[in-house]
Amino acid sequence: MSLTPSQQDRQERMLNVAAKLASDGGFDAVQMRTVAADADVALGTLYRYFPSKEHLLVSAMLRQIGSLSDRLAIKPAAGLDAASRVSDVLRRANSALQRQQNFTIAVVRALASGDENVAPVVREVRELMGTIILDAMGIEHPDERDRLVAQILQELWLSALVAWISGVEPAPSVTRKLEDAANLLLAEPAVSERAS
Amino acid sequence: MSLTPSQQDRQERMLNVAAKLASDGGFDAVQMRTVAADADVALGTLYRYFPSKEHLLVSAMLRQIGSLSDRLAIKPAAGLDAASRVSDVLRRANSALQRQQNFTIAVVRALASGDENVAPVVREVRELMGTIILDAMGIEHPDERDRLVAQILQELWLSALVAWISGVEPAPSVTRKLEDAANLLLAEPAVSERAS
DNA sequence: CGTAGGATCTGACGCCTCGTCAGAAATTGG
DNA sequence: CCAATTTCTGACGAGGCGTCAGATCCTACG
Repeated sequence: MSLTPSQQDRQERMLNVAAKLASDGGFDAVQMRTVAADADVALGTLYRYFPSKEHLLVSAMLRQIGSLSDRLAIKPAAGLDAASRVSDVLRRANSALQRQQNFTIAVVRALASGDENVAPVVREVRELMGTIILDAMGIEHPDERDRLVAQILQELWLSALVAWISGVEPAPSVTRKLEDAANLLLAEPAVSERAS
Repeated sequence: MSLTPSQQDRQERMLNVAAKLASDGGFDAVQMRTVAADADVALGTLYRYFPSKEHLLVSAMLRQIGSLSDRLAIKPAAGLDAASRVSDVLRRANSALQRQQNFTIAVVRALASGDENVAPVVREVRELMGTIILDAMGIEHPDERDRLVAQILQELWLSALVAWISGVEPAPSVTRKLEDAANLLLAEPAVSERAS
């Protein structure tokens, strides 16, 4: 079930091409035939690895987030308190995406496709991002509330992307709003609190 | 620029048919030709009113939220504190949508299409929902923080819909999570607090 | 080293939809 | 009753997804 090196290679190529095409022209520019051709792979092979276009794009997103996660493992988020660390992480996550609006448009469209076959991959994306945020919060033994906050921030992140690519809000505004939310949710309770 | 009665009628018919078709078979079932035919309208007329399929579906959503808003004006959200009132409103908003999963799938797909021409309508949907939530919070003179909280909840609502239709989470789980978020964000500060 | 079984390639097929437009007919309002 | 819109009829243009059969190539294993 594991992939041989040459298969890993193929998969990489397909994902790279998909990302490249998406960056250039968004969802519609990612044509399965073109992906296959540019990745030097037969159309059938492409479909063997990624059963649908949505699947392919969400996988590309997953890889992107995975790479962010890797980079964070090396160089963790900077900041003295949880709020600023989380803001930092979100900023990093978004800056890459904002530089490639078309890629983001394509991916978000795939994420929101509602195709049940992609659900597992979508779930992976969300969980990974949730973990990244939870890590950035820097809590050793997170309780229920901490997990909830991390999830909320992850949801907000996704929703912010949607708002941005919908043209509802410009990128800077989205970034700022995420920071505000992080501050609100992660405000250092002034030493005494949480004693209910 | 305003619509004659017969035009209002047409528009209603088109939106009704679109909603019906979406409820039955989701995004793909809403075929512009079918909508036109079922609404007893020419294809060209449909496009005159709604420049694209996404536009049509988001408009249908806007109408749905509008109707929720109207109902809330008559019978406001019940609950003693802001958190429970907001939970109530969100529950009401979702129960309708959860009864028509396919409709929601179609609409969310349109909301996340990234088509810049629909942006204005998407913005209307978000703003209306934001207002509804802010109203439910029941604050006479909302300050910046209150507005932010309302916006966050609105974002979470949308994101929850996406999570649900993506099959990432089942409906009850989504509802519960929204309640948790509302409680977290609107927790009655135990009389003394907010004195920083 | 030879071979069986799976992976990949070639090339073509089937199927469906969105959005546009010109010209005729009907509606509306003055 | 006429002029200006709106709507209708009917057809056009353009494109893309996903599938499959049969040939070929690799890889792993005996």
